[in-house]
Amino acid sequence: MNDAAWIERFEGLSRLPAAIKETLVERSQVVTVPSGTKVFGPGLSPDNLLLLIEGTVKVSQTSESGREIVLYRVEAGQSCVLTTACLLAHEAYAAEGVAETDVTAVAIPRAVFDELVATSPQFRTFVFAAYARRITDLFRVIDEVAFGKIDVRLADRLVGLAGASGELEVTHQQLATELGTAREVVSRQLSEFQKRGWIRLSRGHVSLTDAPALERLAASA
Amino acid sequence: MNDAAWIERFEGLSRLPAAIKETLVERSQVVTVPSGTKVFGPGLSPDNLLLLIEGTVKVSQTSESGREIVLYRVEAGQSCVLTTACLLAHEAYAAEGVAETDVTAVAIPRAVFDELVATSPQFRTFVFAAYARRITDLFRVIDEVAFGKIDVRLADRLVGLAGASGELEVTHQQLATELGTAREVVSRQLSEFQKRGWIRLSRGHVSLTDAPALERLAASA
DNA sequence: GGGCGTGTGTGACTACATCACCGACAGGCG
DNA sequence: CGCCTGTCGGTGATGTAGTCACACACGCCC
Repeated sequence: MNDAAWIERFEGLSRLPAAIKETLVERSQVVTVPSGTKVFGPGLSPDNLLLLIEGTVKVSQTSESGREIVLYRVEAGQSCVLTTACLLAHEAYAAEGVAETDVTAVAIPRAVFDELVATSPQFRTFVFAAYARRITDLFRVIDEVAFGKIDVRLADRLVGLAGASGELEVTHQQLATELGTAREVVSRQLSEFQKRGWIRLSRGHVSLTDAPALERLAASA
Repeated sequence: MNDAAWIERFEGLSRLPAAIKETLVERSQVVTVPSGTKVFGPGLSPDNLLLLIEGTVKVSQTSESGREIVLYRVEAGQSCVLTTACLLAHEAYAAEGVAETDVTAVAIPRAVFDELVATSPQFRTFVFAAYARRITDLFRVIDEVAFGKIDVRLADRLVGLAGASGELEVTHQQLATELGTAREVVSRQLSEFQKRGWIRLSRGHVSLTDAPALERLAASA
């Protein structure tokens, strides 16, 4: 079988010189973890850089008070780079990453990561580009939390989380966590959306019946 | 004169091998910019990594709606690393950096930065440690904005911004920007602090008269 | 002294968060 | 089957923060 196939799925890695690709393929491992696994977090510092081949990892932060907010998601074709700073700087993150689906990923050991950063300009570009992306994600979160209205933010999440099917299995509490707000707020807002005929609610389930309307609201930042 | 003296002020750089230090000193420039200068921002992407020798740079973000929030400060002995991701990835940040005081800094050109990342493990550690630090700063901001009470946050800022003198020259609007909130909220909260005898207010000026009380409030996160 | 720009104070209102509940539903089990 | 239990969702009351629309105060410059 072709172990090297995964590398082509990463924009930014596919253009690496063949020799580097070989190093990468030889010295890294493909791992799979089931949905719900804690990939990293306080007290679980990763020894590897993960490149996701399949599935998504949800990265969230829990405050002292126990409330939680989703920071960003790592999707297939992306990497958990922010952990590398911790990885190399030996600092602990407050954030934690949980596999949201079954996940297949490539694990690049710390030493290999370090070596590749040293030897390959393209790999460096890949790493820093990934950083730039995550950091702008964080900036967006700050902006939304500080200045965004929740009806807009909620509509945005609903559209973002629902597949093309327009169906999603989430509790109100989970949606509240997405936005870093309280369940009651989400419940009331969902009722409002339902009253407008944009969604249909049932226990642990939301159906988008008028996605365009939600998108319009989401866009009216 | 000893151009290399600055390098010893950066924990993490002082331990670089002599040869690397020389490269750094030879190929970078010491620059000074006056207070108020926009160091980087939308439409002003930096070509250099800045290491601050003297002064502070305030990094803030302005939302579409025109509201602003301070993300973090770069102090003497620290570097503007987050811009390097942009620097190498050629991505534009939404954030902007403004010199808060007259600033003296070392400007390391992109090419030199890249080269040092490639050749020096210590420099890599320095860079990634700086990243880790900034990112945890951002996590803290998100946590505070999402879950923090403003009285606590305001008390924290007052203590943080005031020197040992306990005097600071700021308008209520500037404090509001620090926290990403509205001026009125700050004005009312300051009045409250004054009523409790913790501070004294005058136009464009705040005196901390009971810093310990503010610290206690700030700590009751 | 009369304008003028900036900074601050205030009241009324809306939005969101918090608190304290209660009822509704599903799954397991006697 | 009916009961128990844990999770999920609905609701009202209350508190805190953000918004809007002003009015006033101070300092500065003619």
